[in-house]
Amino acid sequence: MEIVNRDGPDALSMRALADALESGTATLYRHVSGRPALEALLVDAVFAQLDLADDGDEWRSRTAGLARGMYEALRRHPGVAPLMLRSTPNGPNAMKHRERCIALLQAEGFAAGEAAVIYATLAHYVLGSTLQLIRHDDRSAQAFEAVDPAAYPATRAAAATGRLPVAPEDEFSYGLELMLDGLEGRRPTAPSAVTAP
Amino acid sequence: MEIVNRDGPDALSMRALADALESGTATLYRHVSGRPALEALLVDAVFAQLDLADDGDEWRSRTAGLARGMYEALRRHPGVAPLMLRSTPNGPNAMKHRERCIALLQAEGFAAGEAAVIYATLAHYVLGSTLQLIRHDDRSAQAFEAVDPAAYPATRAAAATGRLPVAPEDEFSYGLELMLDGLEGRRPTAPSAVTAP
DNA sequence: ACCTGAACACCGTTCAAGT
DNA sequence: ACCTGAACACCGTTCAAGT
Repeated sequence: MEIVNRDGPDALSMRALADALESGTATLYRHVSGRPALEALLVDAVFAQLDLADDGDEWRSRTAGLARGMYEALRRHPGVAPLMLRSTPNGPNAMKHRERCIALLQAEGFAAGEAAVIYATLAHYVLGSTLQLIRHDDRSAQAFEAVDPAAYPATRAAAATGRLPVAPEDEFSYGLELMLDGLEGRRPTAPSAVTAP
Repeated sequence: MEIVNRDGPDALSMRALADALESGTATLYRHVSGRPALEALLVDAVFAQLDLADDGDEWRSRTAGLARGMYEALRRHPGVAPLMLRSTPNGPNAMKHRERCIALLQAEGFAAGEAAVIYATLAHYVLGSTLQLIRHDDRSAQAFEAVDPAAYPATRAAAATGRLPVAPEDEFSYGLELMLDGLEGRRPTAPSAVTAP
């Protein structure tokens, strides 16, 4: 994880890891079956950092909090985000996170299947948002300022407001609010278990 | 592009391309500055396939159409999606697509800066949705069926509906509708240029 | 029984040597 | 002037040989 955080996901090689551990590459294969298994361990280590506590707020801030929590965790380890693309995360911590989120949505009154779709949608949205945090060569700010106003008037107008390229956090928050607005309209009325005294 | 579509993005190596062209790797460097430039060409080739025609419908179906068009294009070339992560697409066709979309949103009454944020949000959502189309090892269907019902009741209930793992198209459509619902509430009233006779 | 140097088959990129 | 074989410094993975 230190290597990925410091030098990015491409810098994580079996050789680099072996060197950091003052060992040889062959020795690593005694502890992990190969690079894919190593990457899965890193992914699940990020899920382990997520706070699954129920803040007891109303559903919207709770749902937003879970999505934001995942976003912040991946923001602290941006090099891990690309590793989440290789396979569906299925480590113990990822399983717990999914279970927690789907259970909350079901308790909110969403049908089991729809809860799964909502979780997948939000999780993939968070992932998509964090993936852009490690763009290899972002010189795009200058590129947008230098754009030809005649050929690209709308692009230029947006760049002139200083909002293009779009700041990652702004975009994430904006899209999350859009989705929560959309969910608001789909939310079943008055669900959940009764907490009686 | 044939190599990427047939064998996936990892199969695209300078050697594989040189072989397919019955040439040598060194010769490729006379036509392209390196692998990153080659990847950028593939990305822009996908943007070139997008239909920018104005269907003249109302804003919601037009916006949905543009997003769906990008989704379908990437679905036809799923191996290209991961290549869009390396850098902000800035080829001529990507520039035209962004200009078109931002202009439509501005014509709809959104401020220049907000239009850019909306475009970035939708574009990244589309990308995030297409990225999962080439998961290396999707055995997750069986994995979800075999999940322990005691430990993961909500996950199990969702899997039992046959909706987990979530079908990519279902998830894309669901999230897109959520975002369009959200945009509906933020849309400025009565904008656009006048088309007088 | 546990560990590992050295090899194998790859990769992107470069450059001296060919035509 | 244009092309390219062969090399360089990497990579993930394996296995015979060491202790």
